[in-house]
Amino acid sequence: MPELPEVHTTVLGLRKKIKNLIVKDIWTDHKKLIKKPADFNLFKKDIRGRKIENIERRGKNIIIFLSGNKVLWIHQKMTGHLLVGAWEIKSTPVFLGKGPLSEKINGHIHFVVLFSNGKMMALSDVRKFSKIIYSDKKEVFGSKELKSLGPDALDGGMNLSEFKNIIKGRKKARIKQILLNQEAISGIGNIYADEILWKASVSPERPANNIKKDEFKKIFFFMKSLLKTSIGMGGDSMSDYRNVSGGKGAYQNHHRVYKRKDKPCYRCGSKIRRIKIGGRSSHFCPQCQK
DNA sequence: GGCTTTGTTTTATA
DNA sequence: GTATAAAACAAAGC
Repeated sequence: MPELPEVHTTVLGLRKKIKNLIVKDIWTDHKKLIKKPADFNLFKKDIRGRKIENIERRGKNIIIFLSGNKVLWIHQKMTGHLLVGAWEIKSTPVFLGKGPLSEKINGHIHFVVLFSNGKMMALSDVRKFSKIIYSDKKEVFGSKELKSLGPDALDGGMNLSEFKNIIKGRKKARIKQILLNQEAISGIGNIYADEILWKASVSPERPANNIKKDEFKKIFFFMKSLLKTSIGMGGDSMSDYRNVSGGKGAYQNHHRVYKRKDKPCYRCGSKIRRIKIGGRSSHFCPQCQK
């Protein structure tokens, strides 16, 4: 579940490893991942020879800038993650046959970008929910999805009162759902939403118009600190997430509530409960989260 | 083989 | 139109 800290870690890794490289070719065995352009051969033709100029994060989205104002936009959704390596290629010209790589990195590589220096960036995704779009910079940033993203959870420009206004503007919705709503605040997913609310001692079911001043403060503060802490640990690899070198993050070892149903609360010892909010599993302590 | 999983989009409802 | 909830969708592991 790549959320803000995982996507952030990936972006830092990509900057280190693929910035300034020239695209030589691309490969896929699952064209459904690629939402644009519709024609894979066009995609291939157009991206060949372009240089990776920079990589940025927008919420949970990875934006790779290429020369000539082109952009490769990747959303890893649930189980996607990007790997960078110099694996051996089966055959040249590249990407003939079933898969592009002679050694098996893992069984779930569905998209590969090969660079002129022999390195590769591979998208691994068991569930194949990831989304890839290749288009003009203007079109990508003009898209509804990116334009309607709320301020980044780690946006230094967002102060407490702005945060409060965003939440309060959604009156009746439950706080957990607002934290998960990318149009309100961007970057938070199911794991961090549960963890932030536990830290703040606020129930995930609490309606937005019922949250007190000091609780806003706590949610705001712990949102920032938890996300930063996780970035410092290289993200959360409880599920499929890996960094670009294939290594695990460590945040999964520090969960206070997520996936801890019926285990004792670290604060008060009560049993952690799991309920569904908006169809998502939500973990919380019924005793000390009010 | 039905249930679960998440992030996002789409549809329905008040 | 707005706010919110529910359902749908992507695919595969168990």
